[in-house]
Formats: sequence, structure tokens, C-alpha cells
Amino acid sequence: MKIATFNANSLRTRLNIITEWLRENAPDVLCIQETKVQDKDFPLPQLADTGYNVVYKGQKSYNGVAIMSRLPIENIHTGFEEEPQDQARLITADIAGVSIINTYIPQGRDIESDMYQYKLQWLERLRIYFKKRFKPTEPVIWLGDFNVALEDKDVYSPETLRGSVCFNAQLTEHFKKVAEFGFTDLFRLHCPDGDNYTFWDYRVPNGFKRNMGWRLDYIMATQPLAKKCTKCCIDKAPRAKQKPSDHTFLVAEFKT
DNA sequence: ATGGTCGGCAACCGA
Repeated sequence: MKIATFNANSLRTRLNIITEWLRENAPDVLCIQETKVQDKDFPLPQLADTGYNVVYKGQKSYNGVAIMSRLPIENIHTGFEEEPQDQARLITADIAGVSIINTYIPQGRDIESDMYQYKLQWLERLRIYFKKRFKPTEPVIWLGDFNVALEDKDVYSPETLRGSVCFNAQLTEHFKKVAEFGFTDLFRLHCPDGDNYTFWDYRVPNGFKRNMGWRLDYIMATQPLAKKCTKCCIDKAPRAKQKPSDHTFLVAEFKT
């Protein structure tokens, strides 16, 4: 099984990148964040000939998540239980007996802002959500754009960036509490090295060329799946092409 | 190099 995640920063703008990447890489599942499209405008016809099933939940202009799968998609939920306002940030489904949770975690805007408090609360709600709905002994994958860099080696300049909204000790603590459910960071499982990023801010001049990035996207798995994971890597190739997203494709493979 | 990002969507907001 091969599963991938991609922050599109507008699904409609990245349609060519996505369909080409699917053709070349043939993952079983692709999870997408920041689709930036409301459901009535979702580009289903343009994705139809990929042969993938697709489920999605979006809103106008902001946020939006989707799951594409070659295999049947079952048991679809959006948002936290009893919290419908977060629908465009969380979509879950069962695929081939694996529970998949695709999240676009709030960015937080500024450390002093209410949006940052909302981000911390969001992580706490996610922690409770996992506890309520899943067991760590089950095959569960949690992936997406987490807007969290955990360690110094997850950002290009820890000294400069420490204390920012995606990289600080308080955030790391909140994140770790969620991961304590029983999740392993699959990229770190296979690669201990720094300078491996999934996001480059458009506002940093030549940020991608100079590899001034952040590792903000993750594929997390519970133990039954983590021990079957043979590979987890960052595919930078599509990012280097025309009309790139600011994120890359992150891919994990599992023994069947 | 006296400038320097995107995308949505129609004036700015969010990342």
C-alpha cells in the first residue's frame, strides 16, 4: 500500500500537477489539504479520468480537504464529532481496512492572536477525538498539513524561527500529547537527517532553491502499520515544476 | 538588479 499527502494551496490551480503525479506514482491513496473550493464547485469531472474515487469537504476561499483512492472509500466523516464548524479541516475514511484521518491543522497566524489559541485547542480536540474513535492497536493513519515543526532540524533556521506560530515548545507539547495516542512519525522512522522539508514559504526569496524550508507535513501511523512501513520520503520533483504548490508530496509505503 | 509570493476573488485576507 502506498499513501501520500499534498497541500495543494488551491486544488483547481494544481489539477495538472496532481493528475500527472497520480499517473507517475500510482499511490493507492492521496490526501489533499487547502483545496480552497466549496463542494458545489469541486472539479470532479476533471478528476474523473484518473480512475480514483474522491471524497471532499470544502468551503469558499479557505481550507478544504479531500481524499482520493483507487480502492473503495468507506465510512466517511468530516469535522470533529459535534463540531461541524471544523468540517473543512478534517476528513476521515476507511480504505482497505485502514482508518485514515486527513487534517489541515490551523496555522495560527500569530503567537499573540486568538487563531493561535484556536490552533492549540484544535490539537486538544483532536487528541480527544482519537481517544474516542480509535484504538492504538488498530491500523490508523493520521496525515496532512500539521503546521507544526517539532525539532530544530525540522526548520531551516531554528534560532531565527523559534517562538513562531509553527515552531515553539508549547506547540510541540500539544502535538506530542496528540501523538501519544500511539502514533509514529513515519518520515523520522526512516530518516534522521535535517534539511528535509515539505514546505517553503513563498515570501522567502528563492526559499525553495536555497532549501529554506520547514517540515510541516506528516504521515503518522499506529504500531501495526508503522512496523509494516518500508519507506517514507519527500517527493520534491513536482515542486520544482511550473505553478508549484509551496508544499511537496510526502509518500509512505507499506508491506501488504 | 533600489525589487523581491501566491491564490481566491474582487478589497483585502490567509499562508
